[in-house]
Amino acid sequence: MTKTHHRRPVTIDDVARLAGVSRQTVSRAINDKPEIDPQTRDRILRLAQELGYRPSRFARGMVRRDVLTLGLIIADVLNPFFPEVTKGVLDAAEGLGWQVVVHTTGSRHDKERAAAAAVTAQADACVAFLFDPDAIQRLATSGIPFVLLDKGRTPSVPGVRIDFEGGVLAGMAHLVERGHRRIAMLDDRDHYVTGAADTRRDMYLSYARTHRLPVDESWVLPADNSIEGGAAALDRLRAEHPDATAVFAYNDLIAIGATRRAVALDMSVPDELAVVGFDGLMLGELIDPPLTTLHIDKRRLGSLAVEQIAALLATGHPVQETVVVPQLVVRSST
Amino acid sequence: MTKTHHRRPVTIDDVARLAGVSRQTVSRAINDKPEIDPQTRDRILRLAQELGYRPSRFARGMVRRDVLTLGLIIADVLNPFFPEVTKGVLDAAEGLGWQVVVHTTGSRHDKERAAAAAVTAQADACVAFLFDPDAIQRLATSGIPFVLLDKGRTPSVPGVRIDFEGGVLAGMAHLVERGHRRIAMLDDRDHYVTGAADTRRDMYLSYARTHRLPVDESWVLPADNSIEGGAAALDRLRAEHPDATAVFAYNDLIAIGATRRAVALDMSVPDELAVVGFDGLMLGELIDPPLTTLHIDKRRLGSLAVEQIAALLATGHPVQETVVVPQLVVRSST
DNA sequence: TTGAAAGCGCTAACAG
DNA sequence: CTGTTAGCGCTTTCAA
Repeated sequence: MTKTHHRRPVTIDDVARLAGVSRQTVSRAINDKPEIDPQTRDRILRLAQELGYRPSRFARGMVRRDVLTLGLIIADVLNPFFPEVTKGVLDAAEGLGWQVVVHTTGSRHDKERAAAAAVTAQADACVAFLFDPDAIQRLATSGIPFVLLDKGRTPSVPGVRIDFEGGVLAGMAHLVERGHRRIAMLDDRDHYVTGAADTRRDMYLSYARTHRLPVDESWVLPADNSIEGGAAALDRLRAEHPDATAVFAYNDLIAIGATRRAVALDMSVPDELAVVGFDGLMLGELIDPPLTTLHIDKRRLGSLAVEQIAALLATGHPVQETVVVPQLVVRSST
Repeated sequence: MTKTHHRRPVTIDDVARLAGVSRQTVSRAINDKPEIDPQTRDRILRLAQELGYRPSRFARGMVRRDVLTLGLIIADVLNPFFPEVTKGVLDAAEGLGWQVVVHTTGSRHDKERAAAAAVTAQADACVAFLFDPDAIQRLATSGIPFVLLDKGRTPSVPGVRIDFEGGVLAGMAHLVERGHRRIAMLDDRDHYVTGAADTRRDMYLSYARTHRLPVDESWVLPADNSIEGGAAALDRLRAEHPDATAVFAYNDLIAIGATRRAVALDMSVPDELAVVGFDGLMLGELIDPPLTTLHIDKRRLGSLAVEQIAALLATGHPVQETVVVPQLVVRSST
């Protein structure tokens, strides 16, 4: 029985030598080229199999630049927002024959930088959700096509823009229409802390000012980006602004946490507290009461990003900016 | 302004030439080696940056086998089961400095084969959920470390085993304890159709036989692996076995669909119909009524798989089989 | 501290 | 149909 040495992998030359042919012939067999005798091909293939030969992707990559590797950087696979975007990215990438390497950051700046560095070194293009300016900068200047899906901010980097302005406007208008004035906002802590120019918080504040709502910045409460975070934020809201009648949440996860907490505290939703989310997660339809939200087509977001990469790759210039518009979906939480 | 030709990427030789040094010196600068004059290093680094030089990962890979690429094959990112496993895999992989390429198959055999082929060609190791025997075979004989997470079946491939036998037993016993005898099973259609030796269905049947439950194979209904699938299956169950008092579902998604449909039909859950799921998704806690389920530690599943790969890589031999045991979590659906 | 030579494993292009 | 030659872009010797 032919045992291979454990460490040194089998190369094309090994196969060639043992088959008594040139390495070129082995190459032809492996790559199923027509110009080869079917018999020798079979023989070589069998031998290669037997030896456990696998062509080195590096050596191949050097001579043929065919498979494209796309880096995808997201915050957290457990936040259902990201799997949906990922679905869009993976499907689009698969259609193009690209492979996708996924990195998660937990929204932590150090991990964002690490992911950016890894992608820069190992991928040919990148689609990312990123906060850290250094990480963004690094990718933007790395020379590889790069599309930011930063859910709102629009630096001088190509990306798919989500129309948060329109979304917040629609959500707030909906609440006001329902008679609410004392509307609080539960913001994502990460955005809150970095003081990033987050459109959702800004738009909330600006809407409140324009419409002379009786609220100020103290009505914006930071929440961990999770169901538990939303619940905790609701507790704080009850302590700090017990007279709030409605909540506009950074996203569905936070909204759901707040809703559940409110219900658990025997508050009636929407009568005593109305809640609006943002994202349109499937989750929102399943809970009780079902969540009113601004629905984003997340799969489309992902596939559009890949399309932009493809355009970037083909033309060298970003295509015209694409916008995804959130749709207000009214359910029973308002 | 120095413009690079659009197509031909900048190489280390380009940088060397323009810097007036040997390519070796550039290499030293890029890789931050000590044996280089700090001044020249800075100069080279600046120039490299300016030229947009990025070391080719292929050329690097040829001479240093450092970054390890792990292929992860899952069925569907949108099924919340998989993001959790993925989380475990990504975290463990990150800890080891590995990068992860993700493939999804939608449980379709052709896509499973394609994913297996892609991984074989492009990755150094693989963790996968796979049904198709060819795909499994291909990966198993590919020569790369391979761990199957097939959620139950145990071919002669290393993997983390989920103790489905124990899980089904616990779930069925729980229902019987609650007084149920006419218990139906909502099986995953993919398993059902392929007639794969799926432990859940088999164990259900065997349990029913042993305990002389008044059910037979017609009480196993196929369902699409989704909430809608569970709902549709419940409709069929109502038509075919209206006297069923309990449902044991293939997984939480199907269980949740069945539960919601039952509630929508004004059946009381658990009084008129008790439901047990399998997986322990977060989702199950959020719906009304909260779902009784067999909870699997999915993140652990993922991290254990990576550990097995690491062991395989280090020793060449699979470690002793690892088992993840589902825990019965009783909530209000039973 | 720097450079020259050699080679990683593979395929494209050209001979035969 | 098969073999030879060249070279992909990089790092690792080894010399200077």
